[in-house]
Parts: sequence; C-alpha cells; structure tokens
Amino acid sequence: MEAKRPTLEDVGRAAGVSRATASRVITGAHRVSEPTRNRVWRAVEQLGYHPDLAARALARGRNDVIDLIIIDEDAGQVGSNPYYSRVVSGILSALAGTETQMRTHVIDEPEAPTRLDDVARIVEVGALLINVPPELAARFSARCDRVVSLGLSAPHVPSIEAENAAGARAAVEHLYRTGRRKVVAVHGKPNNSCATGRRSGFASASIDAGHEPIGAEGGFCLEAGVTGTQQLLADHPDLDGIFAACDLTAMGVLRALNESGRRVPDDVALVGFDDSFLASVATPAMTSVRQPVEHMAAMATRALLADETGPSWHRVEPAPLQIRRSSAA
Amino acid sequence: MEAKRPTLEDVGRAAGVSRATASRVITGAHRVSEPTRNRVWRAVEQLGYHPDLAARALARGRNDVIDLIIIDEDAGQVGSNPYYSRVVSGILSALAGTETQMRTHVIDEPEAPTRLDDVARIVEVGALLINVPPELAARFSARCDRVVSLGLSAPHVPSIEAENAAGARAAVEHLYRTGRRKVVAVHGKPNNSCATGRRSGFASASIDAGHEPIGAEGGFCLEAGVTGTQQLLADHPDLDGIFAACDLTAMGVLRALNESGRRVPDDVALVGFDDSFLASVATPAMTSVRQPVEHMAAMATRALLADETGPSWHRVEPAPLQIRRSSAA
DNA sequence: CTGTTAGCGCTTTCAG
DNA sequence: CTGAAAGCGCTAACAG
Repeated sequence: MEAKRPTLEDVGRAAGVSRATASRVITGAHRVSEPTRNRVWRAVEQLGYHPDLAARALARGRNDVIDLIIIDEDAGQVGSNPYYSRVVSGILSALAGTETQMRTHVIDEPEAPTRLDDVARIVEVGALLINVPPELAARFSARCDRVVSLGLSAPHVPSIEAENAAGARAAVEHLYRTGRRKVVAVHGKPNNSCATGRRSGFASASIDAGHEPIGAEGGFCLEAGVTGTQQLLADHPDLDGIFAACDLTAMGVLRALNESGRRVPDDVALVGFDDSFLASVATPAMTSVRQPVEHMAAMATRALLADETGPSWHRVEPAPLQIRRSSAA
Repeated sequence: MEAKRPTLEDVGRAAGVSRATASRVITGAHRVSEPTRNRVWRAVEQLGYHPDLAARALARGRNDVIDLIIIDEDAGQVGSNPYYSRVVSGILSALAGTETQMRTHVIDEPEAPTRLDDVARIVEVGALLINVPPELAARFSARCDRVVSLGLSAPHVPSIEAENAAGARAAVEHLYRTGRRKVVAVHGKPNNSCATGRRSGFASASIDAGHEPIGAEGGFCLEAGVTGTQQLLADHPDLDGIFAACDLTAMGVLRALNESGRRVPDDVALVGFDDSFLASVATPAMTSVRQPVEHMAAMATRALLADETGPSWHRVEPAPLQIRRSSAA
C-alpha cells in the first residue's frame, strides 16, 4: 500500500539523466537542453513526483516558510477575532502557486518576549507581525530583518498599514455631509497605532466641520463600544452620529443605542472601521471604513518572498468608505 | 551578526560527548546516564540550541506537521467565516508545547479533487478535514489514513462532531418551555451532515411538543436567514420562535425580523447554533447551541498526534445551550 | 549542457 | 551506556 514516494533519483533514472540534472530542471535552472527538460518533466508526471520539502530545506539551508506571528492577550480568544482570519486568507492567497508554506504562531501576551526571541531565531523567508507592540517588534526586528508589521510599529520596523486617519476623516465628512449635526466617537486604546491614527483623523475632520471633537475612550472590543456609547449618550443626549474605532466596537455601539431606544440610522447614524464581515452581518448593515486586510497581508507576504523589505519599507494603503444602511440619511 | 545556529555537534563538543549521545538525550531516549544527560542539557541552554526541524524531518523520514485542509467555494472568503479561526485556535492549542507545526491549505471548490490528492500524498502526522464533502473525504482517506473530518463524513472516515440533533432538540424544547407557541426553523443545506442532524433534532422535538415541524430551506449564510425568514413570516405570520441552523443564518433571521417590524425577543424568540462570537455580538445577544469547535479541533489534533485514529474513530461532543437575551421569556 | 561529489543537521543501527 | 558511521532526499559547486 504505502508505496514509497519517488525520489529525484527515480525521476532521473526514468528520464535517463542524473539526479543533478533532474534537480536542475525542477528548480528551474535554465542550464538544461530543451529535450532533456521535457523528458524530465514527463518522468515527473508519470511518477507523480513531488519534492521532499524537508530535504530541500536542509540542502538549501533555508526552508520555504513564512511565519505568521500573533500576540493575543488570551491565545484561546484568537478564534473570535475576524481580523486574524482575514490575515491568514491574505497570506495564503499570496502563497498560492508557490512552494512556500505558512507557519502560525499564536503567542500569549505574558510569554511574548521569550517566545518572540525563539521564533526570531527560526524565521526563514520572513515573518509577519500581528498585534506585536512596537518595543517587542523593534526587538524582534533587531534579531531578524525579513519582517513586516501589520500596522505601524517602531520607526525602523518595516510595516504596512491602512490610511487610518484619512479613513476616519472620510467617515466623519460623510456623516456631516449627509445631514448629521453632532458626530462623536468611541476610540480605541491610546497605545494602538491604528487607533491613534483614526482618532486624529476624527479630530481634524470634526474641527474642519466646525465642531469640537467629542469622543470616549474605548478599545477594539464590544464592551468598549457599549460603555463608551452609554457615557456619550449621558453627556451628549443630542448626538446624532457615531464613529467607532472598529467594527467590533461599533457592534457595541449598536447594542447600546438599541438599549437606549434610539434607532439606527433614523435617530443616530453609525460608521465603523474595518469593513469586516461583521459590518455586513449587522442589523442594519453597517457603513464602515474598509481596511483592506487581506490585500495588506498579501502585499507584505509578497514583499517578504521577494526579499525587498528593509528598515525603510513602509506602505500605506487606501481605506475607502463602504456606505450601508447604518448611515442612511 | 548573523551567527550560525549551533548544531548538535556543537552541543556534543560543549558537553564532551558525541553528537549521537547529544541527540539521544534531546530526543528523550533514556539509554543515557544521569550525569551525561545533565551536561548535555546544560550545553543546550548555554548555546541556545534548537534542533533544525528540516534536518530532523529528513532523518526521521517524517515531518512533525499537522495539515489543516479547508475547502471553500471561494478561497478569498475564508476570512469571513468565524468557524475557521476557531478551528485554527483549537489545533494550535493542542500543538502548544509540541515541536509539531500546523500547515494550512485552503482549497478552491473546483480544484478540490486534484489538490486533495496532492495534499494526501504529503501528509505527515495527520490531516484535519474541514468542509470536505463525504465523497472527497472518502477518497482522501483511501489515500491517507491519519485523517479526521470535523463533522460527520463518509462511514469509514474518522470524524468528530457535535451533538447536532440533541443540541437542536434542546433549543426547541427551551423555546416551548419558556412559553412560545409556534417555533419554526431556517435549515441548512440538505447535503451538509451537521445541518441534517440539526434538522432532525428540530423535527423530532417539534413533534414531541405536539407540533408539526415547519421549516424553510436555507444554508449557513446570512442571505439564507433573511429569505428563509421572509418566507416563513409570509406563510406563518403567527410564528413566535425561530431556530436557525447556525449563527450566521441567525443573523439573517434577525435582520429579516427587524425589517418586518417584529422585536426580538418580545415578539419572536431566536436561537442560533454554534455559539460563535457572533452570538454574543448580536443585538440582542443571541441564545445559541454551543458547538465546541476549538475543543473538537484540539481533540482531533491530539488523536492524530497519538496516532490513535482509524476507520472506526468517531467522537460526538455535547452541544449545550447558551441562553441569552434573544430568547428571554 | 550534464555527471560527479560533497555535504545540509539529525537520527539510528551497529559495535564496543 | 556511548561512539562511529551510514544515510534521509536534495542542492550546489566543480569538473568535464
């Protein structure tokens, strides 16, 4: 049953050439004659040959693997964050057709420093950092270039992020343009670079619209949305538009609004950030600033594969507004 | 900078033993004397030695990798399904502390047959099948034992699933017990084993409660929930309880109810299935039958690691009801 | 253009 | 209990 997998030697024999030549055609080196190449490929087909990745890795001294590194307060919670699976999806799509694989490390917040050092040592093609705070990212990147942070990080850590400020600005402008009078915000944590970008975009757009920025401290979670909104409602009962730091927060806002008896969008318009599937699943469907997570993860992956990252590699991707019912005029 | 990683040879030298002995202590073979063992471990610490996985894989003839195989109608969509990330989370938690890694394959529906054959050939420790239809799973398992399907599959394919029927039954009983008079369902696709289990649980519980089972065909997606509910509402305006095949479907139900002007739970009570984070994020928070996805994925992973799967390996895990606001009396 | 020859770092008989 | 030696399957000089 368990027939042994064919090796390069077998392929060579079947094609009447040496193992080395077979290797050359398979790895795409072009120092091989047309007819030989054909014979080798035919043998490959025939035998159903697939290279042994471990052997190749050992011989090349490098394993074709991209490391995805996620820090989470509670590793068990990763399942409930739509962001992560979008990242995975993006990486995988960039890897499709490549021999390169993705390796996932989910690290508990407390053990992050140690584990990160361990992982830095074994990175091969490159690593994507998700939710790794700037200090740790800087430390990681000192041990291992070939790294990209999703979201702005420490200065010399290569990164790719969405236009957080511009996206938030667009959201606020949209709300005022469609007739809202008092737009407030539930922000993210102050130490999160994405959150601060959105916060400043909100602030400047508010000022430009002739309003003083009003916002509640929050976080990228449901509870923050709920309590933030309750407080805003108490302090500013006349608010009629809310910008939430992310979709999850926005779901909390939605709940608090519902519980306070206000209707969305009739009484209060709502805009989230991320445009994750939560936005389309919410009732009413939620207007949200689209963060092209899959695309950013794919870009980062491709940059890593092409080895074109470096301390000055930084990308900022557009974050267009997706308009849905929750902000209907 | 880029100091070469220490090898077993280095460790051996530092400990004053041969490479072979060093290997023995590290792999846990116990044919080594206490003092020698200690010296080797000390050398390991000191040098910060970590085994080269590729070399080990080559020497052992087996790579310590678990393959996660997901089929999706549209590989780009994987990012928007909370189920997948729960699976990943479960696998990773079972792998924590092991040298074993997880490898992810997302396969587009149309290329499934081919790609599946390719993957079956390279499976090492074992593979987890997600959303792989029975025929394909059977074919896969013919090429490679060491596989577990998440969700019931073809007869001889090892599988682990939740108590779908019992869970659905509990949901229906709960609704009638808390005073509802007419409980209907939005089902999943008839060719999905989880969906059919829930469907039959719904049916038998309805009958036991003295009602004829009423349900709409649907699917595990938002749209199915919306249209299914609209139809049910049209045919049975007096319904006051809905059981949805999964949380995503339930979100659709919620939307349709809202748009029809019914309030949840006052006019209609709603119960979903999965108890994914969607359930807690919905407004109102949703009662849902908990499918212990992380736990099931972890169990499957552990069984694969221990090599205790086989054609008759089947597990059924309890699916307890999580009661929340959407079904409040 | 192609074959020969060394290893990559580790595990695993086989002797001692 | 420990060392020596033979590969695992592949790539990469180095010759021809």
